[in-house]
Amino acid sequence: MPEIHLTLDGVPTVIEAGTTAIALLAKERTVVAVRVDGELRDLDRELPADASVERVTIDSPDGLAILRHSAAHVLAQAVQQINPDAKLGIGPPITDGFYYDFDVETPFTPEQLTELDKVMGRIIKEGQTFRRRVVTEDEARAELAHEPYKLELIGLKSAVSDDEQSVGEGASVEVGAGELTIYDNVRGAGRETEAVVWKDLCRGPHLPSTRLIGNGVQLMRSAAAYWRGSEKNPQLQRVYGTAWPTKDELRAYTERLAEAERRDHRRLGTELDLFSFPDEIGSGLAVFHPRGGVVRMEMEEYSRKRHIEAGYEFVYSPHATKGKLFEVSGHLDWYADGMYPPMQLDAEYHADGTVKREGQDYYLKPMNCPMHNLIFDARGRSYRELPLRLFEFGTVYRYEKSGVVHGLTRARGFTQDDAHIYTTREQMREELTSLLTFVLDLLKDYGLEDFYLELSTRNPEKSVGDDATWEEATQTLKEVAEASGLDLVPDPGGAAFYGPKISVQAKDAIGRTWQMSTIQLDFNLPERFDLTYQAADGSRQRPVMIHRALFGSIERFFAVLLEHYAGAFPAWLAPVQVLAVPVAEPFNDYLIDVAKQLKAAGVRAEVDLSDDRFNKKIRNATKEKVPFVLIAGGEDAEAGAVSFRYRDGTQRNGVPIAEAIEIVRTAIDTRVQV
RNA sequence: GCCGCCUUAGCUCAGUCGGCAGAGCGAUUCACUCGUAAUGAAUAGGUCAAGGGUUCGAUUCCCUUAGGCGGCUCCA
Repeated sequence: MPEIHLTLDGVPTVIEAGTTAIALLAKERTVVAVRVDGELRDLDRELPADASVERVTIDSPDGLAILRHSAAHVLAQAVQQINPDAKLGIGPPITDGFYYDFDVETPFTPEQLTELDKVMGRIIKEGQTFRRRVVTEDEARAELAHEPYKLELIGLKSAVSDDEQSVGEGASVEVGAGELTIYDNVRGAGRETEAVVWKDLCRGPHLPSTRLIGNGVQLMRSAAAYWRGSEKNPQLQRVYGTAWPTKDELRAYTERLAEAERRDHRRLGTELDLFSFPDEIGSGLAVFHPRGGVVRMEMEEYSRKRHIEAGYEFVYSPHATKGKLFEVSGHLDWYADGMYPPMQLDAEYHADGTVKREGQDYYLKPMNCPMHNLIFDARGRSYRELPLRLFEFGTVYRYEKSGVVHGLTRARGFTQDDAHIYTTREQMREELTSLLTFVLDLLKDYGLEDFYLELSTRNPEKSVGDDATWEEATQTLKEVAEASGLDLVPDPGGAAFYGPKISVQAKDAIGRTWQMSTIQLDFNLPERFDLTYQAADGSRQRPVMIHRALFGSIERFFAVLLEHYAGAFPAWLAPVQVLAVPVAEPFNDYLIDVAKQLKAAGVRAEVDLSDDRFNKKIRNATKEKVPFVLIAGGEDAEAGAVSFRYRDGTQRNGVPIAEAIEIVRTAIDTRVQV
């Protein structure tokens, strides 16, 4: 056998021609695939000469994707074993897991998922081999004649190239670029009894054996999903699963899910008596209770203060308006579906049914910008007034489809901390730069630290304005975003209809990312509203508009902070900042006096005067997640002191009252977590 | 909007194979109360989401509507 040269993870290596990766790396059990000249390949393929070969281990991002995709194949095999009539859709890996779509007569039941888990376990234990086979299009069509969705994918592959967007999300794992391949699942490979028990159209690669999937796999749920992601297509039944290299990692993952559930703002909102969604009001419309009201008020007050310092002026506008305003703005052309239907007012009819007086359509406002434009346009504006920064906590109403309403994060009525900045083109770049800094600084004050940016660009089918204008706006935003030094992720087609946007994405305490602030650059609405200002040379000029919301919506930001802090707000936001707990009833008066002094210092302090026993009071205070529990009994009272108990159970005993007030006051003023 | 599941006391949930319903926590009252996560007892609290149908009888079975949950699609 002739020898060939290649590099293995950069190390020059000589092997016999025809050697497979699995032969070369036989002892390295964690290697599940190789990357050959940048392309992922199965281990059982022969290594070519002069190639650059890299190991792909099961715990690497590529390795995990291969594990999960292989698990999806096992799921599909299990489904067809139980129900041979199930037609296959696609089965890609996703974050933390995988899914597979099936066309079945009846949706999966929880019992069936349990059964599928068992069947998958058997397939995994059998140690079936995934065997790659190159086929021609005609061969594939013949073999998969009974799989209509696979045939459609084959057709798409020949029609278009490897274009993820046109094929549908996830579909590229099935067909992909280059050769068309089918993977056979082989039982007893290499033995006389070997048999192909299942096969699927797939680009691969896969694990060498189902055994490597091990016991870190678990089906999670089933749900409907549109074929190839379009509402116009039939719905398939999707089964979601998760898969990890080890059982311990699976356990850690399910624990992460449980932690997210404990932090769910809808649950904490009820537990901590912060807000609710009364059915009587309607879906997606919240009321804030006194405790939630305190948090919200503090959030707003601090924001207000910072905006005043930054040169914003405060305006107010009504919640409803005549339809004409939204014709001018373009909302009725582009977003009527997202608006509450009109209220028809003032129409009068003659007895014969003919119109005596034309009615008026009034709409709840889905956005504040048209109102602010009217404020700008209320009188002539001079270049000396620009940038003019109009700010409002503006409540808007959007008719979200019933299936998407979700607590405070996706509501039908919510309040934006909305500002519209009118600038000259010359000022625009500098304004955007300082705005981005302002936004990030303020988010940090609320306790979020980890950010990246997203640049949403034009969707040609849903936008107004000409190409050159969009290009200039997009380019400007891009440069400002890049200058911030944060990561910038493209979001093609994600822009609003009037202009491109930068959005600030923030990571919370358990690593989830949330879209927070948006900054949108808009040359179009000033045009539609015919907004002008008088320039230094006496000419009339068109201002540029910057739309920005920092929290996005206050309700949503409230929910994000609630989940970020798991309900344990820093003292400045906490509904109750100090709860005083007497060791026994005789010390009630002593603590009432301490609380009075705290209140005089502007601290939200309460005394637990209930007839619960001491330990029960401690327990209640802990469950309420109060930042400072102040305790006093005989020892403290005699010394004119109090004892601190913090949320983590640590204590600081015998603190003089004046010092205790100082400690609490400082924690509030510096907005630190305690 | 689409698919599936769900809706029983303020909260979390049992239960009724069709015969007018239960627990724990919470609330109220009484007694008890001395150092860091649950003192005890009693009491109140429900048209079993709403409407219609089947039935001698419906909280239970069927239909419709409204809410909720998980996805999909959407998210100005």
